[in-house]
Amino acid sequence: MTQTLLTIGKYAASAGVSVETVRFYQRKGLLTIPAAESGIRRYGTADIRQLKFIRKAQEAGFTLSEIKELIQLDATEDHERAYQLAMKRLEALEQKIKEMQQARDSLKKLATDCACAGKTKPCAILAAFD
Amino acid sequence: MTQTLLTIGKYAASAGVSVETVRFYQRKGLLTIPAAESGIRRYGTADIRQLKFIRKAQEAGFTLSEIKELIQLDATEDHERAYQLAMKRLEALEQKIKEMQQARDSLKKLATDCACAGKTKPCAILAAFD
DNA sequence: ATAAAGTACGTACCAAGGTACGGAGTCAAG
DNA sequence: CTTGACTCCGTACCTTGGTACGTACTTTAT
Repeated sequence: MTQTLLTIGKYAASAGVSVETVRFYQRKGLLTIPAAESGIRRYGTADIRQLKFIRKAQEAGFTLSEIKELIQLDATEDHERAYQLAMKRLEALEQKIKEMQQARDSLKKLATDCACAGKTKPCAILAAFD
Repeated sequence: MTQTLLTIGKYAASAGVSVETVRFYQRKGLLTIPAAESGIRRYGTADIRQLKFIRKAQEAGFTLSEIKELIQLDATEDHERAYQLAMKRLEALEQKIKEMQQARDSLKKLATDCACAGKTKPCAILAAFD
């Protein structure tokens, strides 16, 4: 069982984040800090898995504090709560998507209304907000 | 020409923002600061129009710094640039919407995969990120 | 005329998710 | 055995869009 033992630089690189980001996650309690032998910490497969978990959960739209909770649930195996969190995040995502679609539609309408050939005096884009 | 001359409180309320927000916009250069007579500033129809412009542009997804630029364009009547800004914002919106839809879909899949009755040992939501 | 309400201004603080910096220690290569 | 690259740690700073607070002044209502 020869573990992959990386220094923080390689470790961060393995997940495509910066060293500072790793340290930030550690401070936030999202990553456990391995014990150091003579001052330099080494990171193994479990650490890599955990860091990748964070990144993937982030891609799925979870905030860092939600991810922190998910990690804790992972330990206690509280499925119910994990499901709740996922649903809550899902709703928030749906809501945000709707808002952005509205913003997009109103902007699109403006752009076509304008048909800004540069001729007409009052620009629709600018005028539309008046 | 009896102008509507509001104090900052009524002015802010007329656009549904707080006094602090008005002052924040002033500091950011998004709102011009009217001259004060004996220490108290008064806000007229032009100011109201400008504040409402900001809010509407914000709803359309523009950032405050983009709005600042739009306001300046409003003065110079640079249609071209306004159109560019609108298009740039539109693209950014489309992009963001796509990302969020992906996040939503992957999360949705997780939630159904899980069907978390609390029975199966490894919770799909938690496992999926591993 | 005096108290309450509102205003002006500067400054500090908030969430989120990091980024940057400086000093001290450590490790590997030449 | 020294130089350079890397690490550890704390702290400060960044962006975006505001919010909150304290002090001094003015205006309004009673």
